[in-house]
Amino acid sequence: MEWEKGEAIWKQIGRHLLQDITAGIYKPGEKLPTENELAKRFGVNRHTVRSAIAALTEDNVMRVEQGRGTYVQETVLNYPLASRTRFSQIVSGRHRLPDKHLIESETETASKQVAKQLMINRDAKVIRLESVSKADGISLAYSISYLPAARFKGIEKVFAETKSLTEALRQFGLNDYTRKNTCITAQMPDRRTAELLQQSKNKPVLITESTDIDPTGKVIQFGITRFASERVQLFVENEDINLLS
Amino acid sequence: MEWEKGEAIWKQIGRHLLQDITAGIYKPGEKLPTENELAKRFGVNRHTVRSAIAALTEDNVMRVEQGRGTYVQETVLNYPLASRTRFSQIVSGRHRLPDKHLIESETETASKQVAKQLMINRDAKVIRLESVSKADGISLAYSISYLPAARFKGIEKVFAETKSLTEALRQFGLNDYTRKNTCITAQMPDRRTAELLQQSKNKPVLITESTDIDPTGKVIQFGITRFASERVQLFVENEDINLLS
DNA sequence: TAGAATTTGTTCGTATGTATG
DNA sequence: CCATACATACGAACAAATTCT
Repeated sequence: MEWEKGEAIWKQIGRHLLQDITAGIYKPGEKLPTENELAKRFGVNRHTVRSAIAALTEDNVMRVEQGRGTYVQETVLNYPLASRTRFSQIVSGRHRLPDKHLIESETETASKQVAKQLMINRDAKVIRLESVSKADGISLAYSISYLPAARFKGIEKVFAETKSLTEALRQFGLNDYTRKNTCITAQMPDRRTAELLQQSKNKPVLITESTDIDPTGKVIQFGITRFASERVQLFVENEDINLLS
Repeated sequence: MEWEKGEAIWKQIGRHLLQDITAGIYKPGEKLPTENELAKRFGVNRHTVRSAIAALTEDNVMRVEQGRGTYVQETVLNYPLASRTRFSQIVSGRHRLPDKHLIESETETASKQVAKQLMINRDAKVIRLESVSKADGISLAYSISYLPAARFKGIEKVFAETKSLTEALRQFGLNDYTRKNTCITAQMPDRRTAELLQQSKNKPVLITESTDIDPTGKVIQFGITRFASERVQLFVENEDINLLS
């Protein structure tokens, strides 16, 4: 490797690595060669490579994990927690191909928690829908939805076909619904969740618990969604009521 | 142990355990005796104890971890992500004693990320404030705040005294400020973070990145806060614009 | 589960080139 | 020309985290 004079070697190395990434030689999430390997390949000291990596890390192009290696940063999906968040719109807005696949559905009696959230009786029936949301074939979220069976009997079939909760609800005469609130926690994934999200068992999942209401204010859905924390970040925009005061 | 007739024994055991917890015999986060131990103590079969535990788990009073044991569920603090969230108000509203302790402060040149968030030049100076928020002596959050040094020179001294960012800002003539947006991710804690949060290294932290603005819309603070995910959950209330339509 | 090997993180020291006054 | 400061580059050793055997 030969270096241009007048520009720091680490900057040239950084540009070289960036080109390799944009060219797809190193893909998002993939491991880069070790620092020693890169140093040997470029014929420079390890420190020099580290300078280049540090700059690219600062630019959020790559990510370094001690003891593991250096990885190409996955482009995270920014998931807004607004009142009308729709999965398919968010993903396709990023020019990515959305897919929400139903993996399980069951009609069962409501647990205490579900009954409370849906504001129905403890012994009422609910439909449980489990689905995995993907973008470009990469798992982003694993959702469990509960809907009152009395109102939405058979919705699992429509959901399985349309692969969209919004569309399924529309076919039940519900043209609009909004998010009422969202509660956010973080946990380590169990085995099943890690598998469904195609995620390391050592990385946490972001969990949201949320309820949706129809235009009359009636609760229509309670959902628990587990997001792959490597690939999704949640976003809250606080509307500026301040301008009025 | 003697049992009342007419009520299931597991319910009586459940009430007994609940009383022990509220009486403080078992404290939040503590490990309960093993199921076998409890069964012997109550003079019943292990399955009977398990029924009681299952009910209390459903009520979110305790939590069972396979292979580990049964633990008293930590009472989680519900942290609203509204535009005027103030730590001290949230905690004292729960009748808990808030404390926000400054652990480090430094004036430094802005990193690329900080400069972008604060909308200042890359070479401008910023004040970095690191603090740990506690309630009743229990760590809840570890925050790093960046403020433009040009506007808030010396604010670290005021903050150290008043232990409140709101109050410190007020002394700089800023009577009101609001949260603009919040970005939420989850990560495993590094050693320092785990220590500051008095948290297991194997449990994730909830991370929020947020910016605050003054009434004129100028960015005054960029903050990264790490919450102990065992003890805090975030909460978003979606105001119902729907009623208008 | 214990230890070796791998990989990144940190801190020394040394040397060179460049800009500034 | 000199003194100083700063960024760059290399080398060696050790610490810390992770993975593999």
